[in-house]
Amino acid sequence: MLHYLIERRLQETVTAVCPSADTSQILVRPCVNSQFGDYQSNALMGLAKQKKMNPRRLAESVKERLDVGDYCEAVEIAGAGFLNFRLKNSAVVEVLKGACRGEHLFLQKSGKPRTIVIDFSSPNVAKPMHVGHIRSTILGDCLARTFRFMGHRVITDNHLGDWGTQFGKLLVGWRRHLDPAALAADPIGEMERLYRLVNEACDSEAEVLESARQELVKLQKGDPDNLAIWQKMIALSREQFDAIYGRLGVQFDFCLGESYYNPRLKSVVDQLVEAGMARESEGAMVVFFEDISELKAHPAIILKSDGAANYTTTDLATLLYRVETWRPDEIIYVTDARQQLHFKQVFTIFRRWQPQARPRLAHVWFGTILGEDGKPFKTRSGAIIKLADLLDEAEERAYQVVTAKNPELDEERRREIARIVGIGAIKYADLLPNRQSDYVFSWDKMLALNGNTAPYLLYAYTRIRSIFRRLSESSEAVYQLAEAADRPWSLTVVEEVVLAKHLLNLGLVLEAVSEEYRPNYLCNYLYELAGHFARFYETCPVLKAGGDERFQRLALCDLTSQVLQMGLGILGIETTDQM
RNA sequence: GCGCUCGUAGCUCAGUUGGAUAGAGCAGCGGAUUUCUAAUCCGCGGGUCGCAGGUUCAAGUCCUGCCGAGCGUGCCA
Repeated sequence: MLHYLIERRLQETVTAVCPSADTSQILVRPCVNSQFGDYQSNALMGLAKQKKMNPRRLAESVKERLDVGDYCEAVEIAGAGFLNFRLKNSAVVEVLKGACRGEHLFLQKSGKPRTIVIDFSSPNVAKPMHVGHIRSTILGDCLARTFRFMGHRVITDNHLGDWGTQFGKLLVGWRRHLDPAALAADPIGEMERLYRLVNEACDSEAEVLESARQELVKLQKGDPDNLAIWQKMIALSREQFDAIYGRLGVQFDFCLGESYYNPRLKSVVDQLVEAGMARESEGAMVVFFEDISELKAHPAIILKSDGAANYTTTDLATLLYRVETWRPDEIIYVTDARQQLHFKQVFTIFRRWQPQARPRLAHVWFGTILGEDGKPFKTRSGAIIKLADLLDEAEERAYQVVTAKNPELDEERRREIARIVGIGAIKYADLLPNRQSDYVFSWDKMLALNGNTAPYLLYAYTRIRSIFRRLSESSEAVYQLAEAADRPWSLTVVEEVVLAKHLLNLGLVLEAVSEEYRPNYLCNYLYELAGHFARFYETCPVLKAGGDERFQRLALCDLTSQVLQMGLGILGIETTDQM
């Protein structure tokens, strides 16, 4: 929190010294090495270069006029022109006391709330959700929580795959081979079976293929029977999707599938043709990008030679709808890396088609989940892993661990802990790596109790809760967080200071997460926080301390647990008081 | 062929405007416990950041070339 104030003062001072400087580049960051101080600014070296000034001399003149004495010890110039800031303990204590009084939790909400649409998850009707959907779902949900927490208006929209040629085959299967009992027991399993059955038959029997084509045409023309079956398939699929979203704690404001945009597709094609952006080529309507080297070799088809639109057209119609309906400042698509070319095409077409449209368009892409063999994650027999099975296994494995560690808890309690730990471990393992890299899925690593894992963070939280449980059981249960603000603080032990200062950086980290769409920054911040807490916990007795020191340490524990719980909450991970 | 992304410790991965001595965890070795939950903490060893050039006061980070991997590349999404 103090970093904002230092940064603002520094920017003001730089403006005074060098009025033409771009202060948005004048940033203050945590020191890479604590021996230099708490925060540093490297920006003066860049500015000096830009303005052809001597960097040391610029740093000197800025330092002379810079007044941060209420927050910092003397500012130091180091090396080629680094500015180093070391916080005053009194300033750190004041911020902590503000948090004790409930004035803030180490961050400021955005002064300029934006409307942000996030498109994520997007499973296909009549197919099970599988590992391929978890990154989009977990990452998208986490970004939605982050932006909401920062004070923005967020609209989440699940763009279901509820339309397409597969429904011809599904309709044939439904009409000829449906097993109602199987459908009742496991709707998606049965629909998947029907699809496979017909799909295979299509390869060998021309009649089946022809029937599928006819059923699809009937559906597209609005045949009531086929429409009813199609709607039934969607409803059944959504029930199963919702069960999984329920387990993951993921919610959507809207669930407007591809079919929702069917009535709008023709208009999109017509407009692009009228605007001269699309033309006929090899029987299809195509947009070319002659002037963009990256896309020159990759024209986009917006109308197939059979007269049907494809996903580029649907995405354009969807984009226009969102812009017109919600007037967002930003639209974020969370999909895997393989769709990069597609979104470059869609965004490029949209910019040309709707040059006045203002939203920032972001494709937030992520890498593949690999098995231990380095190939895309599958079962041993090579089958796709269903998300429901994956969650079951996570909970079961976590249950085994909890039972081994804490057999005296009753079973219901152990199941509840296992649910939180298991689901949390899956989510954390997914959010921890840089989203752009592929990562290797490992049960042992994500459920490990040491290292950068959900169980480690959750354990840190339970240790704090345990202190407060002891406190409430004791006769000295006189602690109130707000009261800690009225007592003198000393912060004499280095572990206390390090923990306290780390708490202050939460806002900085959340800003980085939202600017770059990278929750792994928050994961690492929380891991470091848990580590600082563990060292504090080892060296600083809390309940055994007395007087003001006891109050101060209880408050540090309290605030740390709040930040842990809130941070994990932003990652979509629940906490538990016991493990 | 072209395009995108990547190549960091034995393994799995971090690495915020280019910034100070490149960091974690695991694995290995050695310590700490009559515990506020040791599901923890501390210490040690381990690196030519794929290779070669270039830009810069400063490059894991930016540019060029090469080697290697994954993905994409006109009628799936």
